[in-house]
Amino acid sequence: MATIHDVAHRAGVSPITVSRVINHSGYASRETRERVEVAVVELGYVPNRLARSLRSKRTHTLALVLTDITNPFFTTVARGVEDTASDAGYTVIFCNTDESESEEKKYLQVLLQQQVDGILLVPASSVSDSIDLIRKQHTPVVVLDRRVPLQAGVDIVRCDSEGGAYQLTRLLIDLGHRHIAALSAPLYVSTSEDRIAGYRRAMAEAGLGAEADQTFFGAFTQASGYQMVQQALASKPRPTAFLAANNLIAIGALKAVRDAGLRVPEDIALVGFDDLPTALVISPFFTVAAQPAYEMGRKATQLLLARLAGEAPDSCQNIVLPIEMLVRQSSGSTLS
Amino acid sequence: MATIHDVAHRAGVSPITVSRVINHSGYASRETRERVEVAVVELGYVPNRLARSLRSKRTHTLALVLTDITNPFFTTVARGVEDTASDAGYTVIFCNTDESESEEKKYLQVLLQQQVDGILLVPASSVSDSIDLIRKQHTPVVVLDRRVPLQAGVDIVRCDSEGGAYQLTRLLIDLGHRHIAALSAPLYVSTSEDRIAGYRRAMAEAGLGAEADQTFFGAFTQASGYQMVQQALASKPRPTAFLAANNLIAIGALKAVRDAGLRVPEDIALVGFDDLPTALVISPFFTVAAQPAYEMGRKATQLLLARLAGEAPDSCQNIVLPIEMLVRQSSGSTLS
DNA sequence: TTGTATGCGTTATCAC
DNA sequence: GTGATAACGCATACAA
Repeated sequence: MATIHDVAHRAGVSPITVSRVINHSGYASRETRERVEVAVVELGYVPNRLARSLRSKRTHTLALVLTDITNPFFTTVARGVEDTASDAGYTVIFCNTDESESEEKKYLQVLLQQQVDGILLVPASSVSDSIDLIRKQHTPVVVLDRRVPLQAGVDIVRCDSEGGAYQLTRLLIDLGHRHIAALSAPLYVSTSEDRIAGYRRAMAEAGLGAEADQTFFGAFTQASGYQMVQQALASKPRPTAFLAANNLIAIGALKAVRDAGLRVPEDIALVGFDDLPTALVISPFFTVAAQPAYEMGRKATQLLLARLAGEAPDSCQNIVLPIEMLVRQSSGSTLS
Repeated sequence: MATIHDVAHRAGVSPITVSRVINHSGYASRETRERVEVAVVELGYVPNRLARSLRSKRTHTLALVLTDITNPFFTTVARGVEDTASDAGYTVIFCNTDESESEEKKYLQVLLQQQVDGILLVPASSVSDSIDLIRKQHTPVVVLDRRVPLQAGVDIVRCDSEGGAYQLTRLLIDLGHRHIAALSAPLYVSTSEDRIAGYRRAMAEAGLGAEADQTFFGAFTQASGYQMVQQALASKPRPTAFLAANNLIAIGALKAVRDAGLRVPEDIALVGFDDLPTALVISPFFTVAAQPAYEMGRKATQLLLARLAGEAPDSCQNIVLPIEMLVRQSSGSTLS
């Protein structure tokens, strides 16, 4: 555990000279530089970033707070974040909140104490308490995937959930479906809210008003998708199509439909949000509104790094990335 | 950005007293405690862990260095690690090496500088350079998923790859297969080495010697699995069964088989390592030797934390968790 | 080109 | 019970 003093002593120079050589800052004669470098190697000196950070007020650490890294969408986001951060010399701490606001706050408290330089947050709810917590410490935040109130005054990188849901619903309507059920998570998550809004807009436009609205509010999990479909299949009129608010719900929905002895898409059409990574899929089946997960992680991190460097625009950014409609088998063809 | 001094000033006490109140260490009269607590709230004081860590030499941060968080096996491991670490008050930094030793070393250097308390490492190779690097700083390491030489003197948490591969191969042999190809990653990764060893042991036992051995060395990716199967199908004798060394290879293999106009399991049997998370799968199809990914992450982290607490046994642990054989459709039934 | 003094925010040590 | 002092390891400001 050699310190900069030990190196300085061995090289016969002062600590600050060692610091300059190591950080390539300031001047140092070739001879001095070499003596220092030799001493560094001989002692196996590893600079202590803690001490450096305490002085410089920069930890070169970002935090990624999301709901569940196990969801392939977020896994891919995380990879995008880590790649981008790493290229810029930053390390990334990750935290799973499981959609719990209290967990989220606990994590944020610790992260702020750790003096992370910036935070990427997938907020568990649209309430901006957590954001306020972070802003109080003047720590830059970029919100990922979900909206928070504009007055929170924070950068956001997300996709057009409303538009995507609208397109998916339109697709089903155009295929002849009239009884379309939406399988969603609670409305206090903005992606739920927006996707339901898009669904309802498409339904209303098609003259399928409130009486045709069949929305279920569960959670972003396979189990919840399964349950919601069980309920939906028992309701009247029985839906002929499902819109799943995310990938896991879609998988649960497909299972439930099949377990009920029905086929997708022949008996029931099924569309959803978030494509599964191509590396995990043998033959793509789901018709989805695909969000560019990796790109979202990348863009959000780039924005955060720009903020840290003071290179971002003054006004807070609200970046909405395009959704890609991937029409595959699960939506079926025209309803007979 | 109030400091402990500001709080002390406001509460009319000394900084050290504030420290004691905050950390619930040492004595403080109820009255003093209350005055401090009020001041903390009023000033929105957030303790600086950097400074604390500099003194205490504990950062309460672990690092998880793996090859690719995008692989669902590692995603689940990561979740196990984070859950366990978080429960114990630790945060986790994660890094993707993409099987590159040089990336691995770059990361480790940074992590050591950051003074992480411990490291969980899925080593890119069996060479123990990286381990030596870490040990030099007296930072505890637990190696995950893969072996490293025993003389590295390091804790390991992994599964019985050799045994799993043996069982999978035996299964195929018992089903009547004689031409079984193994689809692997390079031998300098211990899981490859072990799985090939298990495959060869089963083959040899069945009197299928070196001449029957068909091993392909690619990478742990879907693309590589696809390519290896393309090659294998062109070789003579054409294999009637494949053993994939991991989940992604298996998926690529299945794709290649189907693209070649063949069916699994009717024309070709296929077995592999690592189950896909149930949340992602609609109807499980692959016969696999399943490793308890979450449990591996959990156990490894527990061991690491025990080391940090000085509660682990002196000798380095070599924990081998059991593999679960999940026989499903892809292995087919007795060869006709 | 190199060195000295000092401070970052906290806590260990020892004193009162 | 509480406080003064120093130290953790490094880098900034200024001086030489």
